[in-house]
This record gives sequence, C-alpha cells and structure tokens, in this order.
Amino acid sequence: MPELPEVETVRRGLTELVAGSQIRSVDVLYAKMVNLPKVAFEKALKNKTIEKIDRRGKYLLIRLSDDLTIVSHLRMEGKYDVEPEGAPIGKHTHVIFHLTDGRQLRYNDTRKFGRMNLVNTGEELSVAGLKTIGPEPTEQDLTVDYMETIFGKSKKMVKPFLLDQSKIAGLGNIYADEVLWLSKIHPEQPVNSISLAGIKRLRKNIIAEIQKAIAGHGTTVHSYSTASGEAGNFQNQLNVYGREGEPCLRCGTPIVKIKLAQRGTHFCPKCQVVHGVNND
DNA sequence: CCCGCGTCCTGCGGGC
DNA sequence: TGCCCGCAGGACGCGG
Repeated sequence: MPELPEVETVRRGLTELVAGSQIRSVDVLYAKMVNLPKVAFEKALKNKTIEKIDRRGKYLLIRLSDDLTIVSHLRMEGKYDVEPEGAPIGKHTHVIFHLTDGRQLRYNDTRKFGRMNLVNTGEELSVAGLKTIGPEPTEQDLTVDYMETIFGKSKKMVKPFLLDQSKIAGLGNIYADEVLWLSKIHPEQPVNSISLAGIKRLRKNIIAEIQKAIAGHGTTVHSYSTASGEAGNFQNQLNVYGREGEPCLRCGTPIVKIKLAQRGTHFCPKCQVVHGVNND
C-alpha cells in the first residue's frame, strides 16, 4: 500500500523505536519473504545492531552492524510493528526480530507481497528494483532538464509513466492521480506531447505534494498505521483519488474512474483534457 | 529495446 | 444468507 510518503513515515517511526537496538535472533515464518534461505538469513542477523534506517524511493534500507543492509519493500500491505515479547503472534506476521531489550520488531503483511533482501552495505544495487530506480521527487534531484529529456523520449501515457519507478522514484497510484489532477493533465496524455509548461507544472506539483503528504504522515486507507501506531491523515487532503462520481473540487464536474494499465485511475473529465502536441 | 499481461497473496464488499 | 467475482496505494518476469 505505501507510497513514498508512507514509507518515509515508517522510516521515521522505526528510527525512533529501534535505531540503536540490538537483534538477539530472527525468526522467518514465511520463507519466500526473504532473499536468502531462511536459516542463512536468520543466522546472518544474529547479534547485529540496527544502526539506522535509510530510504530510497519506496525501499527501506535498514543499516546493521558489520556492513549489512536489509533492503525492505512493503509492497501493498507490509508494515512493521513493535510488540513486547510474548504478545500474541498475528496470522500475518512473517518475520520476527527479537531485540535484546525484550521487545520484538515484527513484519506483518496480509498479502505476503513484501520482500526483504539482505545484502552487504554498498551492494544494494544487486536488488532488482534499486538497480534502475529513478531520481527522488525533490527539488534538487528531479530537475527540469531530466524531466524534459525523459518525457521527450516516450509516447507512453502519463499515468503509467508516473508509476514507473525507473523514471521517478516513489509515486504510486494515489499520488499519481493527485498530481495529474493538480496539474490539469489527462492521465492518458502521451508524455512526449506534454508542453514544457505542463512538465514544469507537473514537476512542481509532484515535489510539493510528496512533501505535503510526508508532513501529514502519509495517507491512511484501510487500517494502515505506522510502526509507532500513528495513522496518517493525508487522506483528508486527497482531491480525486477515491472520489468517483463526486464533484471536482475545481469545477464541480463528477470525477470519473477508468482503468489504465490495470490500475484504477481517477480524473476530472473537464479540467483534465487530452491536448494535442505541445498545446497547453 | 519496449510494452502489456500474468503473477505473487489475502480479505473485503457488491451483486446475484 | 451464502457464494462468486472483482478489486485493492506494487513491481517483477515473461513473451511478443
């Protein structure tokens, strides 16, 4: 479920809760969750200290002593919870880190889509998604020049393009719909037909929206909450996502939902129209 | 190389 | 009510 702002919120929560803690042992309850054979994964993590938690796009990089890093991707529904030793194990708990202070860090994931890759620090690029990941959606990293170049080279529809992590890191289905609505760009618009003004508008909205969502601790759907039990509140600031049939907040036209590249896509059919080449 | 599609999983809500 | 189907904030790997 989580997109960049939710993963960043998890990163901050984990930093508060477990940075500096030592792992006594690890239990892998669902072997496919980890890249190494279960026993090797468990053995390698024995007695390691969690030094800090970094993030790249939607990936958490859990830095451990002895130059080890767990590359953790939550995919749709992964979450970390800290529980006291002895708390009942939920049916969706797949990895348990026993800490030396008596607490446990538990990885829970209803759909089992999440993955943990244990690698040597510095060799994160051996993880498939990190090899090709695009720039972070920040003022410094996501430059106008870069956007102009990649947009000029593809005829792909802009919505699926924004979901491609090798182009820009961190956007998912919700924020892609939101930034296109904010930028008044139709989700089916081919990227090489978006004017420079449109690209600049989109870039500004991507950067600002991600920052705003991080400030709001991310978007909560279902019963998602962060490691520290803190639910995000950004869902209250969504303009189009999940608002099918409700009036557009700019013009009152009912929001439409279509399917693009297998993903639900929300937009305003009046504010967001497909333009001709470079016609804004 | 690019693109679209199936696949990995479980739970929930809508419709019959 | 019960069942079946489609859908869900992701991304990889495959084949064309």
